[in-house]
Amino acid sequence: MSAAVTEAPPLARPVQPALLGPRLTLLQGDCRAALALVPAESVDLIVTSPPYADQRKNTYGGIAPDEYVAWFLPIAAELKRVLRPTGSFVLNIKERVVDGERHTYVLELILALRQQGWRWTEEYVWHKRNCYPGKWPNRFRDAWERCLHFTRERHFAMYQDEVMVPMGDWRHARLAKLSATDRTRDESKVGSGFGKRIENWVGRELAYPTNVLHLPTECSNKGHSAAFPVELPRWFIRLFTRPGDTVLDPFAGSGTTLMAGAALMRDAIGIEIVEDYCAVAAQALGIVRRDYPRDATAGVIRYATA
Amino acid sequence: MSAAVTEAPPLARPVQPALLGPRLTLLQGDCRAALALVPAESVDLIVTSPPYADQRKNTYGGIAPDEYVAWFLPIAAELKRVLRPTGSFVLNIKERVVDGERHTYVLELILALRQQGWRWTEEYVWHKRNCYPGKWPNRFRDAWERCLHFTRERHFAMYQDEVMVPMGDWRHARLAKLSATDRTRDESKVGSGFGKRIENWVGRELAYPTNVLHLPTECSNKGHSAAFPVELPRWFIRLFTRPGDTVLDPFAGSGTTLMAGAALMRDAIGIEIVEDYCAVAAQALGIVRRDYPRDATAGVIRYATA
DNA sequence: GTTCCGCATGAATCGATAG
DNA sequence: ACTATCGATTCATGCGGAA
Repeated sequence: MSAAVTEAPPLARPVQPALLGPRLTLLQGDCRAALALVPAESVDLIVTSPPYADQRKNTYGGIAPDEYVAWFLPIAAELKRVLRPTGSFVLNIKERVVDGERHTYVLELILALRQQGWRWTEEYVWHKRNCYPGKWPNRFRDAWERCLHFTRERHFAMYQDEVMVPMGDWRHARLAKLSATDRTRDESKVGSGFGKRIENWVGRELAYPTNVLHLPTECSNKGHSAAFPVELPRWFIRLFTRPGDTVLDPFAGSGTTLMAGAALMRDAIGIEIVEDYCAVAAQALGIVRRDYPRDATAGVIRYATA
Repeated sequence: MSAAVTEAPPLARPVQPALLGPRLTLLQGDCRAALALVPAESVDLIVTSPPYADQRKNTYGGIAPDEYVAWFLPIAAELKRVLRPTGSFVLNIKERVVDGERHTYVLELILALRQQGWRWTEEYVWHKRNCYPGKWPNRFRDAWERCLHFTRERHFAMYQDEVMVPMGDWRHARLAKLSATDRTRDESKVGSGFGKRIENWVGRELAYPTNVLHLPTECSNKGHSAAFPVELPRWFIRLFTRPGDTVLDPFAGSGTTLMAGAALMRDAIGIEIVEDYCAVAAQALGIVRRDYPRDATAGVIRYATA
């Protein structure tokens, strides 16, 4: 057999989108080793939610807050390499409480990423309508997370028209008669139309959204547990890419980002170290295991479309 | 006349609230000079929205983003001195965009304040329901600001019951009949250790809020561009103080914090350098000019209740 | 069909206690 | 003193089945 037979196809599609549908790739293995297989400047958008410091010890190793920046920086360097100059990097993260106060590792990460050459273009807020319950003497429930938007260049690809929302009644009538306490409550209907089909809005006046996203967390009942709801990557994918572009999630988990990308006809690459998550994600995505010499050398197992 | 006649009364009320109503003081002058007149550990809550970097250069002379931390730190040191150990410091701020990306001075300020001995206890989000219109090629409208919560000690005063909100309608159906799992501690699969005891919620009408505040911006022209809505200081004043306590706003502007404090029967101290703002605020608060030698020495003009 | 209802579950944090 | 473990605390959502 010839060498070409055993060679893995390029992870990024070299030409315009095929009629066959999006190309999906899931690499099971260490993040940095797997990223080494991704060609330079081949990705249009990175959307990911890395393991938060010390947060998922049972599934991932757990990274101590004080070591978080040092752990993340080499990965970010690889992400910078594979991202196209006009691409975007959306990092969903939230610092945890340590010793009664918010730890500063996320702030330090932002500063360190800028040192690495990233531009901290924007910080979107994901408002979690149904956040964790709980009561503590010194704080309320944490109902928001950061979606940090980094870019390589000042000018980057952004398709604002793709995420417009109806200017419905929320702007005018409805808030006037609410009580003061009601007004402090969640008026989250404002942006909850993000996930609805655009056809429903035909004939209505559209407006651009803001940098605050109102999305509920997905709690079970869907067969998998995801870090963020599928609407989150979906929104950023529509905003920062076009069909045929390539999306990357280096901490793919159960594959939420890849599913959003596939449904939107974007090529998608995922990396996940936990075998069980990969199996579930591959199953849901309808992709199968492919063995190539170079993957084995990198200690990576590949699942991909035919 | 005796010396006692010309001596200014103490800015913080030494005893329990008088029946006469809250004591209001507005000091027109430089922030640091005026703060020197405030006794140590006499303030229960500081709520303020300082001049944003370079944004109101007409009125405040403008602080360049790169100099913001150095400008703010000496003031913060004074704030730490006047705040009671159990008190809170709420800083409403948002970094501006410089050269197409978010400037990092707010992040650096948080780190610097921690170096100064402050604890970064929490970051509340003020979601601005009706934010400014506008469109830019690389970002959406900015609909949120930070309300950074700093404390001196790990344990501080917090009156959570004062800001409770109505529970969602789900409770009507949910709590009518308890299921078997409702009575037992229910372990989460992820091992978060989260369990619930729904029995405790029966008959409950109110729930605790989250760390996301949904408040409209006040568009009324008060001649003060960066003013926050009165609901914002009002919420934090109810949360972190009791009637008779003392609230301080070192950048009082048009006096929003003082009005909120007065209406809630808290003593309030404001500092504002712009003469026109002071005049408007004093008028609205119903306080009058008082001349004392020590104020004149500090270069400060005092407005106060009788 | 539509509405209602039952129910499982999710990036948590604090204080006390034990080693 | 310093770390590890354990019990206690509390909402909102979407799915699926029943009415």
